[in-house]
Amino acid sequence: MAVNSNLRKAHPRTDPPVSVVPPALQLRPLEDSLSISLLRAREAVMAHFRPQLLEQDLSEQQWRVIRALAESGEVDAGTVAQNSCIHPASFSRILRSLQKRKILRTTPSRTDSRRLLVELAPGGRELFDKMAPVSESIYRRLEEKLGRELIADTLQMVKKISGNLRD
Amino acid sequence: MAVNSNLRKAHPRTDPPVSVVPPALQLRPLEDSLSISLLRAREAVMAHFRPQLLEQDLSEQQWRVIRALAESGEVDAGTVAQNSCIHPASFSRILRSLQKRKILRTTPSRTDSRRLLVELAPGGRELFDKMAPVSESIYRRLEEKLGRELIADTLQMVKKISGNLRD
DNA sequence: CTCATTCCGTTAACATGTTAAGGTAATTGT
DNA sequence: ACAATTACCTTAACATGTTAACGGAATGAG
Repeated sequence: MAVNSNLRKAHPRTDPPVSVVPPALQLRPLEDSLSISLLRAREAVMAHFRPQLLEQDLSEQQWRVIRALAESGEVDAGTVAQNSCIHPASFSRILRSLQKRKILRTTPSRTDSRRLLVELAPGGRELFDKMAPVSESIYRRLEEKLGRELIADTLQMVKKISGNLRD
Repeated sequence: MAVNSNLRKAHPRTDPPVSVVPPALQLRPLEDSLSISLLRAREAVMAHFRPQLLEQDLSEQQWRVIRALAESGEVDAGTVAQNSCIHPASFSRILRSLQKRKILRTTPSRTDSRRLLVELAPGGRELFDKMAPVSESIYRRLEEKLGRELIADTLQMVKKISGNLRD
């Protein structure tokens, strides 16, 4: 535990505080905070995709759900939430709104009545098919700007981080 | 990871669609999406800091604001928002709530009445001094788990990404 | 000087993030 | 069989993310 190496208790009232560090404790600068740097990078990347999403009146999260379902096919709600990196409570609301828009479709599981199976409705598949190529082209522009190697290396590292912390 | 090995599309009952690509367009798998991978990594990292924040009844964003001000001293609202990676509209609300809690303090600028100068109030400095060492210790535990090198390399790369896209 | 423009911060409105609590269904232990 | 536990999803409540619009204050062009 002993984390506090900054407990330089001032000498009790005797000496000139020549080497006394001012009371303002320091913390790793924001620049070097891993979580914040990841946030900034994600924000910088997403900025390039927002116009397309706005055009289709989709939020980032809704698009993640659509992509996840296009990739997985029909799966239960909890799995979609996990795959699309959305909190189950949030997903519950997103599910309702995308269902109203005929983008998703649900079926209660016959083998386990707790589970709710979710899949893309025809309209959702159509939307995905329309957006996927545009999304890919934006991604390719990013690759040109950043370099394929930087992206690949970053991907590998952040995946390693997620993986190593999953326990 | 997900357990989806159940994507065994049935044969379409007519001909072997040997070279025919099905109408379902493909998109880079979620696993390889840069923005999502960054999101997952950030989530994995932040999970380790949440207990401390919860203990002090601070949100991630509020803590970012406090850190930014501890680092910068008194600056205008817009700069704090940018430094702490928070939308100006969100910052406006956070400012109000942290002011109520005597953590922040504001002064209208005398040279430009549009600007609002923000700084840590004594209570905010106290809170920062209490939390900083704990935060550092959590960070060091992460370093042990992930390796100092992986963190440093990742930091360098995501910074490069943010930098290269800032134009 | 006047007017249009730009800048800074705020507010509104809606979607999402986050925690907690609840309801129903499956599972476990006895 | 029964009760306790766990699992899946939903809802509620509040904070934040995001876009748009607004109002006051500086700036710039005429």
